[in-house]
Amino acid sequence: MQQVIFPTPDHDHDSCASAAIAHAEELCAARSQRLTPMRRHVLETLLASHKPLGAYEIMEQLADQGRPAPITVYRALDFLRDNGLVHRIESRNAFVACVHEHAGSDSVVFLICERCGAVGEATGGTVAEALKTSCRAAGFTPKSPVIEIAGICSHCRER
Amino acid sequence: MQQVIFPTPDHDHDSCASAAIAHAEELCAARSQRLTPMRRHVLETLLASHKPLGAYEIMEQLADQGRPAPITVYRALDFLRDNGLVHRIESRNAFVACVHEHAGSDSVVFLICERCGAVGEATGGTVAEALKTSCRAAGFTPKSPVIEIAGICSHCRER
DNA sequence: ACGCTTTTTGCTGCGGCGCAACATAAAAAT
DNA sequence: ATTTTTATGTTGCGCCGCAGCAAAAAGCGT
Repeated sequence: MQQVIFPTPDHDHDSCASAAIAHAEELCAARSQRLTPMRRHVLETLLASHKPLGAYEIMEQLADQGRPAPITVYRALDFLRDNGLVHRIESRNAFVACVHEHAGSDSVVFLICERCGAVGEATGGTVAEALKTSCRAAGFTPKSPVIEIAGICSHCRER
Repeated sequence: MQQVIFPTPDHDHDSCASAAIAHAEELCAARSQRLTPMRRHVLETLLASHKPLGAYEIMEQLADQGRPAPITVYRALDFLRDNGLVHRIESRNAFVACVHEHAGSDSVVFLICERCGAVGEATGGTVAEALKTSCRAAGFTPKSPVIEIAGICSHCRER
């Protein structure tokens, strides 16, 4: 079962963002974790764009409510990542809000458009299987896979 | 066809390194590219360990022959990467010497041992296929895949 | 309501990473 | 030998990421 979510430029962004916030609230409540204003602001900033943002970019977006220090942003990001609400894009030193219901430690493939910068996620499917097979062949026990594909998304390709 | 190369602690490291240097010389000669002393030193430093090294670590290793500036190391790394002799490990901000004959732009899976730090490479195989399938499902045209799996290598596992 | 503990945020500071811009030296080409 | 190209050195700077400590806020028991 394969599922690919790539945010098109014309999708209903407001509802997409508010749904993600709602999900974050539910999840934190269920875990008795606190989605503080700071953490919510950071998450909202990331949700406002489907592009990966650096921690310092997030800082600037939050400048109106009293610019937080870098460490503050990093701590909020740590919290959000621990709870699977945000992913780190290693190849960009940047972060994106997670746009799919996150089932624990299943491996996610990130599709990063070089043109528009949007990041999609592909979950499940044969990639994870193939990786496991590959690792087994080497006697390697995989823990945390990083799979990030730079390329051109369908919408940018048509232009 | 799957091929996995993971450097075991007991492999013949000297011959492995000298073979890689020989390959680099051939390749540069064939392309009329210049494997200068600086570039060779950087490559040798990376070959001396199968672990990913940061640019600044490489600098320190080269301190005896007059410590080069960071930019010098980065330029050598750029050259070596352009010629497929060195890979960048995005999740570590570090670099490793390539240990397999590199056939152009085929996607490589890096296996990074969290215990000993060694990096192996898995080429070809079903992973690339699965990735292509996944991308096609999203209408996404892949360019440069980054696949890095952190885990435990077979040798460390046995201990 | 009060003090106590835990959690979160603010503040200061620092080290690693990566490269731009310009100057110099070395190698190739004519 | 002079010009052109390529590689290296020098200076400097911006981004990334966090440690260590102080202050504030939220939860908790009495």
